[in-house]
Amino acid sequence: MISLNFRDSRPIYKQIKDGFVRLIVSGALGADEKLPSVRELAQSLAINPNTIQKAYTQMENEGYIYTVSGKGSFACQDKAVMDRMRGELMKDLVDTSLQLLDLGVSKNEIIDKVNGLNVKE
Amino acid sequence: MISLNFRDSRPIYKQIKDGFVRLIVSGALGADEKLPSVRELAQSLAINPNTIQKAYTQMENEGYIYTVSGKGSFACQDKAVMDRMRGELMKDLVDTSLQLLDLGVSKNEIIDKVNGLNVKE
DNA sequence: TTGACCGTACTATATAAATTAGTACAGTTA
DNA sequence: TAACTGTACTAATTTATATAGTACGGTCAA
Repeated sequence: MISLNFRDSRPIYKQIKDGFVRLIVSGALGADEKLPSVRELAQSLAINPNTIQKAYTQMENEGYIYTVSGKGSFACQDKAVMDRMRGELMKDLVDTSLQLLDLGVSKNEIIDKVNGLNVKE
Repeated sequence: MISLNFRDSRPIYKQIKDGFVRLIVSGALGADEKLPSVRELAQSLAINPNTIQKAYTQMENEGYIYTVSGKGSFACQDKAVMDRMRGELMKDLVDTSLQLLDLGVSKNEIIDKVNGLNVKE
Protein backbone atom coordinates (compact mmCIF):
# COMPACT_ATOMS: atom_id res chain seq x y z
CA MET A 1 0.00 0.00 0.00
CA ILE A 2 2.78 2.37 0.98
CA SER A 3 6.42 1.85 0.21
CA LEU A 4 9.48 3.66 1.50
CA ASN A 5 12.52 4.69 -0.42
CA PHE A 6 15.51 5.33 1.79
CA ARG A 7 17.32 7.04 -1.05
CA ASP A 8 14.53 9.58 -1.15
CA SER A 9 15.63 12.80 0.48
CA ARG A 10 12.18 13.33 1.94
CA PRO A 11 11.81 12.28 5.56
CA ILE A 12 9.93 9.05 6.20
CA TYR A 13 6.85 10.67 7.70
CA LYS A 14 6.60 12.85 4.60
CA GLN A 15 6.82 9.92 2.22
CA ILE A 16 4.04 8.19 4.12
CA LYS A 17 1.91 11.30 4.11
CA ASP A 18 2.43 12.00 0.41
CA GLY A 19 1.72 8.36 -0.37
CA PHE A 20 -1.62 8.33 1.40
CA VAL A 21 -2.66 11.73 0.12
CA ARG A 22 -2.07 10.52 -3.38
CA LEU A 23 -4.05 7.32 -2.74
CA ILE A 24 -6.89 9.38 -1.35
CA VAL A 25 -7.12 12.11 -3.95
CA SER A 26 -6.80 9.56 -6.75
CA GLY A 27 -9.65 7.55 -5.29
CA ALA A 28 -7.53 4.45 -4.76
CA LEU A 29 -8.45 4.87 -1.13
CA GLY A 30 -12.17 5.56 -1.21
CA ALA A 31 -14.12 7.79 1.15
CA ASP A 32 -14.45 6.29 4.63
CA GLU A 33 -12.05 3.49 3.83
CA LYS A 34 -9.87 2.55 6.76
CA LEU A 35 -6.18 3.24 6.83
CA PRO A 36 -3.83 0.72 8.42
CA SER A 37 -3.47 1.25 12.15
CA VAL A 38 -0.48 3.15 13.41
CA ARG A 39 1.07 0.08 15.00
CA GLU A 40 0.29 -2.23 12.12
CA LEU A 41 1.82 0.01 9.48
CA ALA A 42 4.81 0.71 11.70
CA GLN A 43 5.46 -2.99 11.98
CA SER A 44 5.04 -3.74 8.29
CA LEU A 45 7.37 -0.88 7.35
CA ALA A 46 9.76 -1.70 10.19
CA ILE A 47 9.79 1.83 11.54
CA ASN A 48 8.74 3.53 14.74
CA PRO A 49 5.00 4.03 15.40
CA ASN A 50 5.63 7.66 16.30
CA THR A 51 6.72 8.32 12.75
CA ILE A 52 3.41 7.01 11.42
CA GLN A 53 1.58 8.99 14.03
CA LYS A 54 3.25 12.16 12.86
CA ALA A 55 2.09 11.53 9.30
CA TYR A 56 -1.47 10.72 10.41
CA THR A 57 -1.69 13.76 12.66
CA GLN A 58 -0.68 16.06 9.84
CA MET A 59 -3.07 14.43 7.42
CA GLU A 60 -5.91 14.87 9.85
CA ASN A 61 -5.02 18.52 10.43
CA GLU A 62 -5.06 19.07 6.68
CA GLY A 63 -8.39 17.35 6.23
CA TYR A 64 -7.29 14.27 4.31
CA ILE A 65 -8.36 11.78 6.96
CA TYR A 66 -10.54 11.69 10.06
CA THR A 67 -10.24 9.50 13.10
CA VAL A 68 -12.82 7.75 15.19
CA SER A 69 -11.61 7.21 18.70
CA GLY A 70 -10.96 3.56 19.37
CA LYS A 71 -11.76 2.52 15.81
CA GLY A 72 -9.10 3.93 13.55
CA SER A 73 -8.33 6.46 10.83
CA PHE A 74 -10.39 6.80 7.69
CA ALA A 75 -10.04 8.53 4.38
CA CYS A 76 -11.86 11.78 3.72
CA GLN A 77 -12.89 12.87 0.32
CA ASP A 78 -13.93 16.32 1.11
CA LYS A 79 -14.66 18.52 -1.86
CA ALA A 80 -12.70 21.35 -0.29
CA VAL A 81 -9.66 19.12 0.10
CA MET A 82 -9.85 17.99 -3.50
CA ASP A 83 -10.21 21.55 -4.69
CA ARG A 84 -7.22 22.65 -2.67
CA MET A 85 -5.16 19.80 -4.06
CA ARG A 86 -6.22 20.62 -7.60
CA GLY A 87 -5.27 24.23 -7.01
CA GLU A 88 -1.83 23.35 -5.72
CA LEU A 89 -1.16 21.02 -8.61
CA MET A 90 -2.33 23.57 -11.13
CA LYS A 91 0.05 26.07 -9.60
CA ASP A 92 2.87 23.55 -9.91
CA LEU A 93 1.90 22.95 -13.52
CA VAL A 94 2.07 26.66 -14.32
CA ASP A 95 5.40 27.09 -12.53
CA THR A 96 6.99 24.16 -14.30
CA SER A 97 5.60 25.18 -17.66
CA LEU A 98 6.90 28.74 -17.28
CA GLN A 99 10.36 27.46 -16.51
CA LEU A 100 10.25 25.18 -19.52
CA LEU A 101 9.20 28.08 -21.71
CA ASP A 102 12.08 30.11 -20.28
CA LEU A 103 14.39 27.31 -21.29
CA GLY A 104 13.24 27.51 -24.87
CA VAL A 105 10.81 24.62 -24.86
CA SER A 106 7.80 25.51 -26.98
CA LYS A 107 4.20 25.37 -25.86
CA ASN A 108 3.58 22.69 -28.45
CA GLU A 109 6.31 20.48 -27.03
CA ILE A 110 4.74 20.77 -23.58
CA ILE A 111 1.28 20.10 -24.90
CA ASP A 112 2.48 17.10 -26.89
CA LYS A 113 4.02 15.69 -23.75
CA VAL A 114 0.74 16.01 -21.88
CA ASN A 115 -1.19 14.59 -24.81
CA GLY A 116 1.06 11.56 -24.90
CA LEU A 117 0.29 10.53 -21.33
CA ASN A 118 -1.57 7.33 -20.72
CA VAL A 119 -4.86 7.97 -19.04
CA LYS A 120 -5.72 5.03 -16.88
CA GLU A 121 -9.41 4.29 -17.01
CA MET B 1 17.85 39.64 -7.05
CA ILE B 2 17.23 36.86 -4.56
CA SER B 3 14.63 36.91 -1.84
CA LEU B 4 14.12 34.63 1.12
CA ASN B 5 10.90 33.32 2.49
CA PHE B 6 11.18 32.16 6.06
CA ARG B 7 7.85 30.41 5.82
CA ASP B 8 9.30 28.28 3.04
CA SER B 9 10.18 24.84 4.36
CA ARG B 10 13.25 24.67 2.13
CA PRO B 11 16.50 25.49 3.89
CA ILE B 12 17.97 28.91 3.15
CA TYR B 13 20.91 27.65 1.11
CA LYS B 14 18.46 25.72 -1.06
CA GLN B 15 16.28 28.74 -1.69
CA ILE B 16 19.33 30.72 -2.71
CA LYS B 17 20.51 27.95 -4.99
CA ASP B 18 17.12 27.44 -6.62
CA GLY B 19 16.78 31.18 -7.08
CA PHE B 20 20.07 31.56 -8.92
CA VAL B 21 19.58 28.42 -10.99
CA ARG B 22 16.29 29.83 -12.16
CA LEU B 23 17.86 33.18 -12.99
CA ILE B 24 20.58 31.43 -14.94
CA VAL B 25 18.54 28.95 -16.93
CA SER B 26 15.99 31.62 -17.76
CA GLY B 27 18.73 33.87 -19.06
CA ALA B 28 17.98 36.62 -16.55
CA LEU B 29 21.55 36.09 -15.45
CA GLY B 30 23.48 35.92 -18.70
CA ALA B 31 26.53 33.80 -19.40
CA ASP B 32 29.64 35.09 -17.61
CA GLU B 33 27.64 37.58 -15.61
CA LYS B 34 28.93 38.03 -12.11
CA LEU B 35 27.02 36.83 -9.09
CA PRO B 36 27.06 38.89 -5.88
CA SER B 37 30.03 38.07 -3.69
CA VAL B 38 29.53 35.71 -0.81
CA ARG B 39 29.99 38.42 1.80
CA GLU B 40 27.93 41.01 -0.04
CA LEU B 41 24.92 38.75 -0.49
CA ALA B 42 25.20 37.49 3.07
CA GLN B 43 25.01 41.03 4.33
CA SER B 44 22.10 42.07 2.13
CA LEU B 45 20.12 38.99 3.14
CA ALA B 46 21.23 39.29 6.76
CA ILE B 47 22.43 35.70 6.97
CA ASN B 48 25.73 33.96 7.53
CA PRO B 49 28.29 33.96 4.67
CA ASN B 50 28.77 30.21 5.13
CA THR B 51 25.20 29.65 4.04
CA ILE B 52 25.83 31.49 0.78
CA GLN B 53 29.07 29.61 0.32
CA LYS B 54 27.21 26.34 0.62
CA ALA B 55 24.81 27.34 -2.13
CA TYR B 56 27.64 28.57 -4.39
CA THR B 57 29.72 25.43 -3.86
CA GLN B 58 26.84 23.22 -4.85
CA MET B 59 26.02 25.32 -7.87
CA GLU B 60 29.60 25.12 -9.03
CA ASN B 61 29.68 21.34 -8.54
CA GLU B 62 26.53 21.04 -10.62
CA GLY B 63 27.87 23.23 -13.39
CA TYR B 64 25.62 26.25 -13.00
CA ILE B 65 28.40 28.67 -12.13
CA TYR B 66 32.18 28.85 -12.26
CA THR B 67 34.55 30.77 -10.07
CA VAL B 68 37.70 32.70 -10.79
CA SER B 69 39.99 32.86 -7.81
CA GLY B 70 40.12 36.35 -6.36
CA LYS B 71 37.56 37.70 -8.83
CA GLY B 72 34.26 36.11 -8.08
CA SER B 73 31.59 33.68 -9.25
CA PHE B 74 30.05 33.83 -12.68
CA ALA B 75 27.08 32.28 -14.44
CA CYS B 76 27.54 29.35 -16.79
CA GLN B 77 25.20 28.57 -19.59
CA ASP B 78 26.43 25.15 -20.49
CA LYS B 79 24.31 23.16 -22.94
CA ALA B 80 24.59 20.04 -20.81
CA VAL B 81 23.29 21.93 -17.79
CA MET B 82 20.37 23.28 -19.76
CA ASP B 83 19.55 19.83 -21.08
CA ARG B 84 19.63 18.33 -17.62
CA MET B 85 17.37 21.09 -16.31
CA ARG B 86 14.96 20.55 -19.17
CA GLY B 87 14.84 16.84 -18.38
CA GLU B 88 14.11 17.44 -14.72
CA LEU B 89 11.37 19.92 -15.49
CA MET B 90 9.80 17.59 -18.04
CA LYS B 91 9.69 14.89 -15.40
CA ASP B 92 7.99 17.30 -13.01
CA LEU B 93 5.51 18.20 -15.70
CA VAL B 94 4.60 14.56 -16.26
CA ASP B 95 4.28 13.85 -12.52
CA THR B 96 2.05 16.84 -11.94
CA SER B 97 -0.09 16.13 -14.99
CA LEU B 98 -0.63 12.52 -13.96
CA GLN B 99 -1.81 13.60 -10.53
CA LEU B 100 -4.17 16.11 -12.08
CA LEU B 101 -5.57 13.41 -14.34
CA ASP B 102 -6.06 11.21 -11.27
CA LEU B 103 -8.03 14.03 -9.71
CA GLY B 104 -10.41 14.10 -12.62
CA VAL B 105 -8.93 17.07 -14.45
CA SER B 106 -9.12 16.43 -18.18
CA LYS B 107 -6.21 16.61 -20.59
CA ASN B 108 -7.92 19.48 -22.31
CA GLU B 109 -8.13 21.48 -19.11
CA ILE B 110 -4.42 20.98 -18.59
CA ILE B 111 -3.59 21.88 -22.16
CA ASP B 112 -5.80 24.94 -22.00
CA LYS B 113 -3.94 26.08 -18.92
CA VAL B 114 -0.61 25.76 -20.69
CA ASN B 115 -1.98 27.46 -23.77
CA GLY B 116 -3.15 30.40 -21.72
CA LEU B 117 0.30 31.21 -20.37
CA ASN B 118 1.96 34.44 -21.34
CA VAL B 119 5.15 33.81 -23.22
CA LYS B 120 7.55 36.58 -22.42
CA GLU B 121 9.68 37.32 -25.39
C1' DT C 1 -16.26 -7.94 31.85
C1' DT C 2 -11.98 -9.11 29.92
C1' DG C 3 -8.66 -8.71 26.29
C1' DA C 4 -7.17 -7.04 22.08
C1' DC C 5 -7.33 -3.65 19.36
C1' DC C 6 -7.67 1.72 18.12
C1' DG C 7 -5.65 6.84 18.23
C1' DT C 8 -3.36 9.94 21.13
C1' DA C 9 -0.20 12.17 24.45
C1' DC C 10 3.62 12.26 26.82
C1' DT C 11 9.02 12.12 28.11
C1' DA C 12 13.49 11.05 26.84
C1' DT C 13 17.21 10.05 23.79
C1' DA C 14 20.12 9.91 19.59
C1' DT C 15 21.38 11.49 15.29
C1' DA C 16 21.68 14.30 11.30
C1' DA C 17 20.94 18.63 8.95
C1' DA C 18 21.14 23.47 8.91
C1' DT C 19 22.86 27.69 10.49
C1' DT C 20 25.79 30.79 12.75
C1' DA C 21 30.41 32.50 14.35
C1' DG C 22 35.07 33.29 13.86
C1' DT C 23 39.55 32.77 11.77
C1' DA C 24 42.72 32.13 8.12
C1' DC C 25 44.90 31.86 3.45
C1' DA C 26 45.77 32.73 -1.49
C1' DG C 27 44.55 35.30 -5.68
C1' DT C 28 42.95 39.91 -7.88
C1' DT C 29 42.79 44.73 -8.59
C1' DA C 30 43.02 49.61 -8.07
C1' DT D 1 49.29 48.50 0.33
C1' DA D 2 44.31 48.07 0.94
C1' DA D 3 40.17 46.21 -0.23
C1' DC D 4 38.12 43.00 -2.40
C1' DT D 5 37.37 37.81 -4.21
C1' DG D 6 36.49 32.52 -3.18
C1' DT D 7 37.75 28.93 -0.14
C1' DA D 8 38.87 26.00 3.93
C1' DC D 9 38.72 25.19 8.32
C1' DT D 10 36.91 24.48 13.55
C1' DA D 11 33.40 25.13 16.85
C1' DA D 12 28.89 25.81 18.74
C1' DT D 13 23.99 26.08 18.36
C1' DT D 14 19.53 25.09 16.85
C1' DT D 15 16.16 22.47 14.51
C1' DA D 16 14.34 18.35 12.29
C1' DT D 17 13.96 13.60 12.25
C1' DA D 18 13.56 9.22 14.17
C1' DT D 19 13.49 5.95 17.82
C1' DA D 20 12.14 3.98 22.49
C1' DG D 21 9.09 3.38 26.11
C1' DT D 22 5.00 4.29 28.80
C1' DA D 23 0.34 5.56 29.54
C1' DC D 24 -4.66 6.80 28.95
C1' DG D 25 -9.34 6.46 27.18
C1' DG D 26 -12.46 4.67 23.50
C1' DT D 27 -14.24 0.49 20.68
C1' DC D 28 -15.57 -4.13 20.04
C1' DA D 29 -16.05 -8.95 20.18
C1' DA D 30 -15.59 -13.13 22.82
